[in-house]
Amino acid sequence: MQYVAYKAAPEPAMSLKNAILVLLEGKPGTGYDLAQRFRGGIGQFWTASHQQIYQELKALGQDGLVEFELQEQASRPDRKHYRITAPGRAALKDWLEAGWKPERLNSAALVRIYAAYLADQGPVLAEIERNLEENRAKLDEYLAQEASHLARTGRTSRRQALVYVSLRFGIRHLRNWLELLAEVRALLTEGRVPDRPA
Amino acid sequence: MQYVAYKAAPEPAMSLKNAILVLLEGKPGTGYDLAQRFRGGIGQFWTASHQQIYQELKALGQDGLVEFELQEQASRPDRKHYRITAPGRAALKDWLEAGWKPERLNSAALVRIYAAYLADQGPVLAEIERNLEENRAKLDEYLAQEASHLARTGRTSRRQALVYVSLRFGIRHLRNWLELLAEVRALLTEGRVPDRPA
DNA sequence: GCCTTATATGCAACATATTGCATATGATCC
DNA sequence: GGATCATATGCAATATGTTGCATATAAGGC
Repeated sequence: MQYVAYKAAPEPAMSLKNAILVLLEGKPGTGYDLAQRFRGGIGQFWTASHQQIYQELKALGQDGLVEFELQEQASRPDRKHYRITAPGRAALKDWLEAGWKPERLNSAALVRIYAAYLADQGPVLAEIERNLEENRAKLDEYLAQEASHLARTGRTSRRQALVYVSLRFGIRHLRNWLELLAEVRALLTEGRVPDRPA
Repeated sequence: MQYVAYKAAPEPAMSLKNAILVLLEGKPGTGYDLAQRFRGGIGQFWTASHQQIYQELKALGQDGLVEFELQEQASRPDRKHYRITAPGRAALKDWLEAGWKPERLNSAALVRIYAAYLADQGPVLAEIERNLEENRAKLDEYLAQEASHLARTGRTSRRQALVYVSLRFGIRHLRNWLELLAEVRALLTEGRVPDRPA
């Protein structure tokens, strides 16, 4: 007789399913609504196309973690108004308390930068400029959100505090990208290499 | 008759295929070798299991972008020694010069933190501690690499410079994580919320 | 009038990633 | 003596994500 060591339940990641549960926990809504909401807030950390959202809502429904009410509309398509169920809340809580798997950064842009010495500078520099612009614009948005948080008076709920701390991560993340892009640009155009530790 | 606007070639991302080409461009090797190399350097930005690497090598071979030489070994399994081909280099160059698609951060850990107000603190704090440890250790590694880069004398090649600038990004990225984790811990244990901009 | 955007949901094909399993030998750990 | 690790490659099933397309109405821009 052999004793086999305990093997942690493998369980798939299910991040999108649970990100959806988080959103529905905050406020019920349609798949369409969720797609919108995935552009701000939690969308910093997880995004999804509407196609994927509809699929996952269907799967979540089959598992009884969400339920919907069909709302017929005259001059617009009918809507399915979803809300989280009690088992849904329990499943979400379990997922939130589960162990974190190692994360992968997986950025194609970083691979391209890392190997830029194998490419012509022109197109690479063009992408760098474009991304500098984009990231600067996004940073401004985040900074405005931060300002409006800091301007708020009165007690901050745990939820608000976590949202704010996450926002700070996003702000620093964008700044990190901007710094990288500036350094790569300086390197490609002027051959300048940073000589002091990051 | 209708004229349809030019539609950019959709082309799938193919990041792993091209990350493999980058590695083979640097030095030929077996799938096993590549799996090892994906742990340092470019592995910061793209990782893959050995199963996936073998699959992609097969696909790359069918497209003629890599080729291999079978090396029979007596007391070890036979090896396929891969190298990049001329068409492979051309394809890699094209990919490196192509436009960057918008990137998704997609971090399950960040989703969990964002929604931590719905969970018991215990397990979340345990994961935070574990990750603080892990990230601190990884940061030390990266800092050692940086030190050895800065200690180097003589001219720095473009390639070395890009690797270094990428490393700097990785260092700042880890510091950003450490700061987030510290802030979340302070929030959950002491209710402390940062009161100054990030 | 035509094109685009917003509202609202969804199928199908394909691409990519994860998990479990299979095979085979030699070395090292306990 | 058995377990684990390193070497070396791979199949199969499942999970997740992307891309293209389909449908239907109303509002607004040119």
